[in-house]
Amino acid sequence: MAFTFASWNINSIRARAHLVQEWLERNPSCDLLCLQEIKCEDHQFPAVFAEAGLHVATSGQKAYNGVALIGRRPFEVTTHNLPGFEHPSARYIEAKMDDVTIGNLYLPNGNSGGEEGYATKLAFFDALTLRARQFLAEEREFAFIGDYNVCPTDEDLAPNALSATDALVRPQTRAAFRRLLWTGLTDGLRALRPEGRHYTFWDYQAAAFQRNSGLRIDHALLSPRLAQRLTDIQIDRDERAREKASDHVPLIVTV
DNA sequence: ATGACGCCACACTGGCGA
Repeated sequence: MAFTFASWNINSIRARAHLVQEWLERNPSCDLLCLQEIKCEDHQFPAVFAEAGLHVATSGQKAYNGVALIGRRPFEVTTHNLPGFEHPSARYIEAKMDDVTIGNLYLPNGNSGGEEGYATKLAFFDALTLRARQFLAEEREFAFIGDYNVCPTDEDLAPNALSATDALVRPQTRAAFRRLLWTGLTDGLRALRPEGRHYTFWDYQAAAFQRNSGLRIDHALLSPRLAQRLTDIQIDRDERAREKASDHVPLIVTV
């Protein structure tokens, strides 16, 4: 039985609810959509999705961050925050659909707030890595999907798109990503496309999309059993060309 | 190529985050 789930940093759900509605109509096989940067409180999340019979769960806050799940089938929310990550920002929501646990995450960017802001990014990685170890010990079938704000290798960004000191590419950031990956997870995109540049984000500035000056920072990390089931992974690049587009595009995983 | 975007508030412009 095929299961399809997707990640999309939407950069304000209230500004782009229509884009999500249209995307869901064009992608009827997507069972669960994981959104990041909804930029609103729970009660402000657009009602159109629930009204259309979809299942919705949110972990929101005022103005910044915020994550949400939109399902075609019911799911059970297992937590509204990442255990062990004490910072008061809405960056994680996790649910079980059928027998698969999906952790939907929005990792701190790490370029603001000085060294303290960067430390928050590493703290999120530490907590997520602990949760991965716990799930692996339970032999649970799971995926951690979302905006990691990390370009794992030099092949995951356009040449000169970022400075070497940017928090998205710092060696310490990449080491934290590898520590998580090397607990035994699989980077879904690289499992099926081991080479080449495949971006999920293009900055609004400096005509980045037109120049294809992008980054691969949205990732789906899969548990061993889920990785074995992986049949397809797509980056919906066309979404970036739409009017009023988010700066990120959907990443779609089929197992 | 620094030419954008969305949010909020001491609000109609500027600061912040990304």
